[in-house]
Amino acid sequence: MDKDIFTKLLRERGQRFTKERFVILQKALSYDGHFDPETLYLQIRKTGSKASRASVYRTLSVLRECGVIQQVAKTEHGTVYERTYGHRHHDHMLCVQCGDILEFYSEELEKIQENICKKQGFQGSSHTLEIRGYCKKCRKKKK
Amino acid sequence: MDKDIFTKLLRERGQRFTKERFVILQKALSYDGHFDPETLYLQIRKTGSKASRASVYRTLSVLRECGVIQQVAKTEHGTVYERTYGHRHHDHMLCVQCGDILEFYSEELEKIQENICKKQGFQGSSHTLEIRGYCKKCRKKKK
DNA sequence: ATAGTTGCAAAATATTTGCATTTAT
DNA sequence: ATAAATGCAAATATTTTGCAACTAT
Repeated sequence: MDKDIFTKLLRERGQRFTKERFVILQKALSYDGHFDPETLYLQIRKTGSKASRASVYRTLSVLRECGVIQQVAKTEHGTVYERTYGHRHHDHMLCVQCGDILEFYSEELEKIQENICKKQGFQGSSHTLEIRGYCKKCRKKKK
Repeated sequence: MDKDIFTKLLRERGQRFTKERFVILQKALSYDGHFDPETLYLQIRKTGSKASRASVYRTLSVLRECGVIQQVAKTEHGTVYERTYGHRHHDHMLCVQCGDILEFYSEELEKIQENICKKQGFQGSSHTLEIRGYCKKCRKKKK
């Protein structure tokens, strides 16, 4: 996302463009999959850019409110976010042991949901499906 | 769940029956819907029974491992659990206008999820599906 | 008798907040 | 000029843990 679009998004909400916010935005969008605040913060430090932990947390909230990212889950290792801006819909499997999150998408699943809604006269606009359990690795460890 | 069944469950795991664990079990099962550790703890105190916060956390872990309850989500207010023992599963439709929640169940949906898990080597133990949108009533009002 | 469990208080972890300083507009 | 954002350190909130005392088996 370029600087101008971001500035506009912020303006609409009476907020200001800052270097820190831009750095955080870019890092957040750079993740193809999932990320958490602490990892993002450490990576920003490593690349020499500057932004405090507090700003990371504050900016991630802003980005969520703008619809640029979304909260996927809270785990023992912190909140997991993912980019929504320019990404297509999918669902999640969450390993309750190691906190790993797998993405999946099923056209069939989507279709059935549409049908269920139709039957009930419900106009669905979005959904969240999270399957919890044990991933392949942790499943083996359990035995 | 009665004392004997619970004792047996614990025995199988080399664990002991205690008054504290029983109080916590009963309270956990008393919730029809969702609950969190802190609420459960405070309600136990209020009713005069005794069990420390530490025991609540420790016992909820045990109950989860026994499959009596399951972790539904982590939120800013703590971990949310729900009873699984003797309950049947369903999903939710949430009307974003009036806040109404409709429950539904689809065998088809369950089957497909099982298949998806199998393909990924994931051992699913539970899931949450929330469809958001407009219920019949609010849909009419919109027009 | 002994191995597991409890309660307490301290520690660990993730996140939020107050405030003085800096910065975008 | 001024209203908003920053960084820091302190505060919060939830959960975990070490340990001495207690208790189920």
